[in-house]
Amino acid sequence: MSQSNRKLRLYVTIGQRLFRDSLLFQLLLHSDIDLVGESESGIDTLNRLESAKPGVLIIEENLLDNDGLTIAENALSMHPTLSILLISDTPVSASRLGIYLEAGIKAVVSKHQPIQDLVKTLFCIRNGQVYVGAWNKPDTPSQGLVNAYHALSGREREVAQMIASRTPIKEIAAQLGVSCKTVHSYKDRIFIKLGFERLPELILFMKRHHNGAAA
Amino acid sequence: MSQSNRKLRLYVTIGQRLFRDSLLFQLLLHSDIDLVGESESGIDTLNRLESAKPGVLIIEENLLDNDGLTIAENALSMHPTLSILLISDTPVSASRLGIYLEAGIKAVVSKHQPIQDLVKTLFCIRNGQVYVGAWNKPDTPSQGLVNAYHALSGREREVAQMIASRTPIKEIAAQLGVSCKTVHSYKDRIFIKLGFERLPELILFMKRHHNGAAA
DNA sequence: AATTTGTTGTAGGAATTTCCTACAAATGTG
DNA sequence: CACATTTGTAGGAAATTCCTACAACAAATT
Repeated sequence: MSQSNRKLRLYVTIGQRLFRDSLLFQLLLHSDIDLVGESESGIDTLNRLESAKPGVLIIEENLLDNDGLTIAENALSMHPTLSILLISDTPVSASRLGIYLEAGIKAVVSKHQPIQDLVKTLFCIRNGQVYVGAWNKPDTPSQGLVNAYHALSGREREVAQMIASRTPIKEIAAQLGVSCKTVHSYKDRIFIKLGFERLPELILFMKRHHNGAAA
Repeated sequence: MSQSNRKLRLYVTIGQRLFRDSLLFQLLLHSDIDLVGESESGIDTLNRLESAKPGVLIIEENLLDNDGLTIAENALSMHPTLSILLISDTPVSASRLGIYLEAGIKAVVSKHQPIQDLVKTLFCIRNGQVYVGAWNKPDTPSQGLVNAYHALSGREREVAQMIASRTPIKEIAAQLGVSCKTVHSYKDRIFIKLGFERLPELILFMKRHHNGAAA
């Protein structure tokens, strides 16, 4: 519980701009994330930590100028309360995970995990806890989500499918012979049940797991 | 002009799930993109192209099983009308670009370019044109965007700053002593002028280029 | 079997947001 | 100076989100 009502002050160190951009766009969707800095190099990160004062640092394992572990160690020696999430290129072995945890890193997420894992992990470590969630599952098919689908009722699935294929609400309402309001309610419930916030998540989810009637 | 009113049928081949997810979330925000398939390996892609029938294929230069160029060549030999956008790990040299173009690849975007470049390029090549936009600029500070900032008026900048730091509309209205409607109008205009669609883009933009008064 | 409890199909209200339009005052430009 | 554009301001309509309601049905419990 501690004192967790403050915003998550985040610093992101990722070498490739394209990757950093798309990740940041995702993360900044969450209103309680406050981006206090970003860089593409480890040295740069170390130099700016002092003034940026992040609570969490997301950093890649392999950077151009140095490896993430080294940077992490330096960062921690100066800011022992910093929570660090390391993004590894490959699933980490137990022994390597041990090394990381020993160094004070709070969590490791590999680039082969779904993005939800990263977000979830990020929020888990925000207050200093260590999180070793699904470190050993290389490419889990989105964990609980596949099950979550079964929580949808028949009608909800129909609507989910239509929404995911970008059928306008009006048309869905017309086709089902119900009011727009009703369709909105379905939409709400679907998003709640699946834990999504934005359309792309639903689209991708439906495509990946239940592409029932594609055209 | 040709026949461009159809949706862009997109296939994405990117090895790392985290990267693929975040890119897809971004791309699927555009309502005229229809994701017809995705895979993490080149071979898999080749096998599924036939049934997925994409118009554009985004593929990484370095895949685990094969390199993007080889896959691209195979894909093109079977589907000559396919537009391919290659994502390279590093800025491509002129000579290498030549090789790619010769092979029939329509565009190359490096991982060091901002994500907007990728999106822009994607829409440029959708109808078969070749696009060699900013291939030689490694880490351009978002091109025209920095200038676009100067298109904002003083008041608009004020509001942009507040919106980017997540001040609620109501509060902005209160602080400026105008109606919420007015603030919404500013918001609209800001987004139009900068060409953004979602809040994260504005947040990132303000942070990167004009972090005037941070707390 | 009867009662309680949870889920589903349906929709209304309020607040917020988006999109589009308007319009007078300020500014710029030929 | 006269015409064109931008800026500050806001209203209307439609869409969306968030929250609440409620009857019908299913499932579980006594």
